[in-house]
Amino acid sequence: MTNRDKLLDATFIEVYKHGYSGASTAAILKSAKVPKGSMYHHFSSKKELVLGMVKERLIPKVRESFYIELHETSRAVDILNYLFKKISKNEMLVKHGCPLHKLMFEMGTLDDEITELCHNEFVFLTDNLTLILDLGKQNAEIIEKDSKSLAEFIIISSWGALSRSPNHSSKEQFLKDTKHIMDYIKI
Amino acid sequence: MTNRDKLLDATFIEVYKHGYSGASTAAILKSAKVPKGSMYHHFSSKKELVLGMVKERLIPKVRESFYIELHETSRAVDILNYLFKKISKNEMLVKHGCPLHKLMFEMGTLDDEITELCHNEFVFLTDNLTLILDLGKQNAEIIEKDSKSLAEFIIISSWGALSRSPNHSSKEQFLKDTKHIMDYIKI
DNA sequence: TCTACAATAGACCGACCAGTCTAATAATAA
DNA sequence: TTATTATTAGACTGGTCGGTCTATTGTAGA
Repeated sequence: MTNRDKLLDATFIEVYKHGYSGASTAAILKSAKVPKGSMYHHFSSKKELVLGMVKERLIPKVRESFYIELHETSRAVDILNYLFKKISKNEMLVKHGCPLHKLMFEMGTLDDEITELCHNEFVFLTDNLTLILDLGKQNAEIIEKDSKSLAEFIIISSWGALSRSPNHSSKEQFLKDTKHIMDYIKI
Repeated sequence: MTNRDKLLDATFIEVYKHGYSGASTAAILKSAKVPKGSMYHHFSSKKELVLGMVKERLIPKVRESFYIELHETSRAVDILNYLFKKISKNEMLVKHGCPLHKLMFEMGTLDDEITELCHNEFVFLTDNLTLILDLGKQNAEIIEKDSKSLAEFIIISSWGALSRSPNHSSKEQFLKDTKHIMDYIKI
């Protein structure tokens, strides 16, 4: 593994744990076992390092949990149940929330570029979910609502459900929350 | 206004804007126009200052938006519509999210005491909302669901709705999100 | 082999961090 | 008045911050 890869991995963990402000370059370098000169060779600043981490680590990871390829034969309700179940099995997500949501929330007041990058991914995820909901409406599985607004609501409320205090969040708790979403959207 | 009060006010703003890690004592002192010795006279550390701010500023402010006294004659649906409307009119909340949610989310990985204090307030708010929903069920205004779970879902998804990127959040957007909640819970 | 550039390595820098210290002043009680 | 305590005031400290600098090493082409 190259030093660049080690840096991106370590940055993901440090920023997820301590936030952007709380993540120090020293801690990232120590955890990655990479010298400082190497980091500033690959990235011009801490911000650029984090931008790279979002593009090459955070977004791919989030898609693993919140994105699913649509097939003509798919059933929308099945897809959603599958996604929620998969998310609920990811202990990291359940305990500490969606890393994209967490970073976007923190950076909202600190940096427009990082915030926008996160927001674009939110749009990508909702666009995908919108297609799934449209399919569900065609199949008469899902209530007749504006699909895009509904998709946004599902993601934003899932993120809310994942952002409870770590000591009081659990797989069961999350599934209870998403049950409300499913009860709402199913016909 | 005493220096202690000035400090708590400034701490609320700085922590809301920059998060706990990003809020420096120097910035707080400058904004409050209070010397350092005065701060460390009233509070033994930055953490104690923030704990005081949560108890004496953040929690009261959050209750203004998310808490409502219950009266026997109240209609649950009216109360919720009123609360959502009031929240939507608070530009600060709509743009930058619920400060309680934001702090709890950040501190989840950093400090148990602050996280717990925030979580306790989440419990307080849900307990209050649970009573309102119970009343709504009695009046046959609201679907038959576990009131506590429903109350938690309403608050957590409202917080999610408020935690969108500031450049893409608006009063209208928030009301669209909460419309889904209302459509779900109303009979 | 020589050349040129990419990457590694870490000492070093000024700025800023939370927190300490001592001194001065205001308020209160005897 | 005097003694005592609460509060204000800010200079100062050791450590950490993001970032710079120079030197060295690895690597690929001529």
